[in-house]
Amino acid sequence: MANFTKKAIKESFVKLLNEKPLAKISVKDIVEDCGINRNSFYYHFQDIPALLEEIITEQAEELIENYPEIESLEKGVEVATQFAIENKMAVFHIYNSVNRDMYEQYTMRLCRHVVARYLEVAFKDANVSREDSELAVRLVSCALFGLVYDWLNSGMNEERPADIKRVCELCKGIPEMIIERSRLNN
Amino acid sequence: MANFTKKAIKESFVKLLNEKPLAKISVKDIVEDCGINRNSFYYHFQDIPALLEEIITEQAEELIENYPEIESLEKGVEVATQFAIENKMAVFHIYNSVNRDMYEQYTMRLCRHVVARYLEVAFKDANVSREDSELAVRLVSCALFGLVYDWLNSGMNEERPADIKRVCELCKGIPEMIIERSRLNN
DNA sequence: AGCCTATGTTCGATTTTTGAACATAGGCTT
DNA sequence: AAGCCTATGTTCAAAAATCGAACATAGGCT
Repeated sequence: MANFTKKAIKESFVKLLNEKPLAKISVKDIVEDCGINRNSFYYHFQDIPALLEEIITEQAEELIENYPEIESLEKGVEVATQFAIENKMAVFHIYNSVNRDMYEQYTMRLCRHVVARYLEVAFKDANVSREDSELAVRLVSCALFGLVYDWLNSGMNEERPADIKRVCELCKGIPEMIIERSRLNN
Repeated sequence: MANFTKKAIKESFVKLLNEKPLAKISVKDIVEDCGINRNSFYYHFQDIPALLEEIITEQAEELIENYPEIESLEKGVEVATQFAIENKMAVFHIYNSVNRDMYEQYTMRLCRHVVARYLEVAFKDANVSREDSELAVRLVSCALFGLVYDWLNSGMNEERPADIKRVCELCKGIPEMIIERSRLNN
């Protein structure tokens, strides 16, 4: 099944997202933009947040696919910020929309994906528990989230945040810290 | 009904047409390119010629829509040749394909559309019979066809055929000739 | 308070897509 | 020339997707 309708819904949504804030986009807008029945929207997605969620996940996966060489935290940060830059307008509109949670979902989820991919490598031979691994993902993704958040707040003027390097240095220590702590517990 | 599948089939076909000659394009190629079931192709189109036919008609209509000011034969020739230029690769591949009829269909049909549109204006107040009108369409479209044919044979090097003006002059006399002949018969 | 618009849900009818099977035709190989 | 292989075109029924209509609800605006 090719599901061109579902694809068209996503394309219309992203298109509208680059025209106006998320809060101003209605289901009606979307279905009118791609010329389908309103019920066809609800057939594919529960609501707009679900649609957004799927797009985020997809874009993150796609981003990761295009960077199969992610094997360092620096690379992870780079990929995450590059994604934010490329989707500047969409991120910006979501950030400006009424429901701030949306924005957090958007960036956080991306960071989680990228960071998780990195940590797969970092923890490959370390023999760490699932709990410790998840803690590391939370810590690092929160750090990245803070970085992007500040960058957005500063007006996104610089093509790439100047303090990326410093954040990388800080994050780099986290997995090692987790591994060390794990050793002490065993 | 939005019919995204039908649209995707056309897009895949045009895409393939710009990659290889028509004769080398199979239904399998098309359905694989857009990831649908082979039967879905046959649901929308009888076969590849029918698909081609629909695309030709559509593109011609669209072309005419974008030139609502067609009111002279010069304009008609210009539109026809511009279409051929813009679809250079597709026309070229069709022209080179085994079944030469395909090529003729392609260009002729376009010419007929544009010329018919022009003649609507030319014969508006002339009170000519349907037979005479159709004769005029045949004459003028054959002239245009010859022009494009030669242009293709010459290697399509010039951005626009140099002798357009001369062909226009020749064609311009045809409707008047028809009208005059019609007067004599009545 | 009343109006208006968007949401989300239900329903059944209709259209579209799919997979599998089959017969056929043409190209290629040996 | 016979056999193999692939693409064609057709059929059938199951499954999936789309549609239009109706309804109750919630929130914004006057």
